[in-house]
Amino acid sequence: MTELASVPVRLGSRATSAAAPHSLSITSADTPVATRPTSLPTQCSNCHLKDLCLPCGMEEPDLERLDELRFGRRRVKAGEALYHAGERFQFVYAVRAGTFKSSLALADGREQVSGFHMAGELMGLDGVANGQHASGATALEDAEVCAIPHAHLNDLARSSTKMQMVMSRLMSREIVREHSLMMLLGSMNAEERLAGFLLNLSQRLKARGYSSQEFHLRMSRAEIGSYLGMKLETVSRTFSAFQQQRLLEVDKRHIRIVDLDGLTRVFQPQSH
Amino acid sequence: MTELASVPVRLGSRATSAAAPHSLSITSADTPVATRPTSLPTQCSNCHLKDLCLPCGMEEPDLERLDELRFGRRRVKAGEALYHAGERFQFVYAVRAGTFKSSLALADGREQVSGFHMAGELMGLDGVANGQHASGATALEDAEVCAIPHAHLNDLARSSTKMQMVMSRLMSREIVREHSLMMLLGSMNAEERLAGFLLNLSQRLKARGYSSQEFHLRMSRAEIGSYLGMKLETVSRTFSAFQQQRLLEVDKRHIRIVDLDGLTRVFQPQSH
DNA sequence: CCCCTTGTTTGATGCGCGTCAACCCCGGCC
DNA sequence: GGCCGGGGTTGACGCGCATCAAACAAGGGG
Repeated sequence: MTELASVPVRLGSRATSAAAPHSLSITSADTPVATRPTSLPTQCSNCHLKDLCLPCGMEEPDLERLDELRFGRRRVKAGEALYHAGERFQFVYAVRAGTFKSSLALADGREQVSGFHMAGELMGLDGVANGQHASGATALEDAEVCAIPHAHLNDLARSSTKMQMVMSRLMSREIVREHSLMMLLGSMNAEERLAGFLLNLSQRLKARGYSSQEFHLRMSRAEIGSYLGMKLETVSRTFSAFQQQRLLEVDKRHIRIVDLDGLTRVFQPQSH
Repeated sequence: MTELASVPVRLGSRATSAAAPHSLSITSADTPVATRPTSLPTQCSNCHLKDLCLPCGMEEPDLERLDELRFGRRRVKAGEALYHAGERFQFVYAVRAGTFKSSLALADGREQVSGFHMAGELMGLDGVANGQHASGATALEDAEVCAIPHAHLNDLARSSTKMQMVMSRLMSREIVREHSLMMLLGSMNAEERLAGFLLNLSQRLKARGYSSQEFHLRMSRAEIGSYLGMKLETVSRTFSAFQQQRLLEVDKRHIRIVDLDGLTRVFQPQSH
């Protein structure tokens, strides 16, 4: 019912104008928002993100089962928190539009960014462990998410083998993702880290139909630094260094990758 | 059927040939051993590790279901690999005895240790994502594991709500664990890192009934360093510094925590 | 037994990155 | 318009840790 949604309008075009807020819009422009978790029977099988998001890898019979999931959407303005660390865990969130950072706070007040999330990516899976969110999520620009009740997800997984596989695969993927970040933090220098970060971003943007060579960073130097385990000044200096080495063109948050191979070589220095 | 099992017989001997394909068998207790994973119907409900391991948190009705799992054990000698990064993922391993490290290799040959695992802890969950192990596991001392076929685990999860919860919780716990390591790597100095490492070790040993104040390190300085993102010389120096500060007594790999509060304070420096 | 290897400690030195600070740009607001 | 605050860049300087090197202990094999 209400086949609103669907229309994966224009999204593509925006790839260029990296600055444009890919915030609002998206589907149902007409909902009389104001409510928090807007209750639209959103359907995964029609979603334009279905190849990136939860349904990724599912085929028709199972895919339809996914539509049994009833969940709402929620808009989050730039700078607002979607959830906080320590909050009760109830929902897994799928990013529909916009970008998020997830972060945890150290005892002494410092903040550590543990990830950036874009369209089609899931957030909150670290809450399963203890029933409360281990990290918080904050929108870096106006954003929208699907708020999927974790209990429903479990029900569904129980009834569908494929669904169960998908879920555990998603969690495992998160583990692998963190592995590579650990490697980066544990054994790479500033240039390697930033190169790795940019290459990763570039790939993810490409997978979403945006340009992989030219894009707009949604996060500040300080946030990048926190994520990569370095200070914002070092991030800035490393950007400048890359520019001097003709690997990038940088203008504030606008990035153009000039020499992809070169950047890859910085990230993975050949041995011997 | 065929309760032969139990007898944790000798097959230890064979563990040596790490290269051996741990492919075949599992289950069917009657296999004319000589095959790798020895087929003993090990039962979770009787295991002395049941409060730490897979069954953790499960009550009687569900706990019995767990015994439907048929899996073999496998011995691994010190220094041998249980599995390698890139190998096909088939089993989840539970440590019965001994200690393991898991690690991944960088392109240029460097190694990054991503975790240490002791009795009751699971290894290999990062393989679910892509069907192959993302990291390898190596025994730091003679060890024994249960090799649990991942497919069986999935079957069981489908039939038992509780089991499903336990599995996803275990994976989530792994995510959370890596979170805290990321924090450590991303925003702490050498003393904070080593203090955090020791406190973590101390807690886990305590949970297993060992002394939390005095223990023997199973890993080398180099492995600790790799795990914590610092060089072995720095690890050694930091140990010496802690000794001078009367926080520890160190003799090679033998550690005695003299001032637990002090060590905790190093780990979590007060703000302001 | 000696030799060789592996792990550990400790010192000397230097570099990478953190720290502190100045300055610019830009957007928002009175 | 001027003011202000946040984000970014750049320079000067110093500390923390890596690097290189030497020496020692322990264990294993001939």
